[in-house]
Amino acid sequence: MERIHYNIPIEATLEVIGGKWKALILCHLKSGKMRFSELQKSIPQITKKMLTQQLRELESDGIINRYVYHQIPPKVEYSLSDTGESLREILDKMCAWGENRINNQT
Amino acid sequence: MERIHYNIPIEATLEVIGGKWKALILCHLKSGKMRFSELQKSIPQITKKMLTQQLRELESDGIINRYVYHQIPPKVEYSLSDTGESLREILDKMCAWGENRINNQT
DNA sequence: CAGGATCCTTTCTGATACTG
DNA sequence: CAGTATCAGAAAGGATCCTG
Repeated sequence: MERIHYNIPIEATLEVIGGKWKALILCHLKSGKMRFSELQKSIPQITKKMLTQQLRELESDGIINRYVYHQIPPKVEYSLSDTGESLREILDKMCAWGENRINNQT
Repeated sequence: MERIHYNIPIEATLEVIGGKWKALILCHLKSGKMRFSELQKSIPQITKKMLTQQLRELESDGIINRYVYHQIPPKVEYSLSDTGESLREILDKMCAWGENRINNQT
């Protein structure tokens, strides 16, 4: 296994939650498990393809869990893993900061 | 002035510090003002062009200040603005999380 | 419902050369 | 030193169609 070198630790964080969608997805999952279609509704700008892709990456980075109910029609639920939970504080603060910025806009 | 609508406040945050470079740049500026060339040295993967572009955007979003010393050769210093300072907690936590992740890697 | 596959467009990034 | 300008390639994103 190759050990990646980072000049500064935030790079390791950005590798996991960086990009256009990941923090947003995680922010929605903060409130509990969600189905694929619920995520889609909550983030109308994202396409299925992108959502699938981002969820796969988050899963393989160990940030979220994926539960598949083997039924027809299929049902898949996503939720924060323990590692994902450890991001909660950051996500909360990012949300709070954004809220503040929106309200203080002139 | 158009008021942008966000489905969830973190979008406003991501608009400002999202992307590949911005959080990283801000993380470096946490420790104090830096010159353009110092930033370049600290973030060797970024090109001049990208650095310039990202700094311009951060400036126009009111996150950083840009001081130009009118001398030859030129000298330009960047630092967190007050608004930028309000991101410090988030940046610190992102760094801490990354550090943790690096150390807990098997 | 939750996707996978394909094709296509757009945006982002980087390399290089040049400038006040 | 701190940029700009130009060009080309890579990556991201979207539309559409298909499937268990």
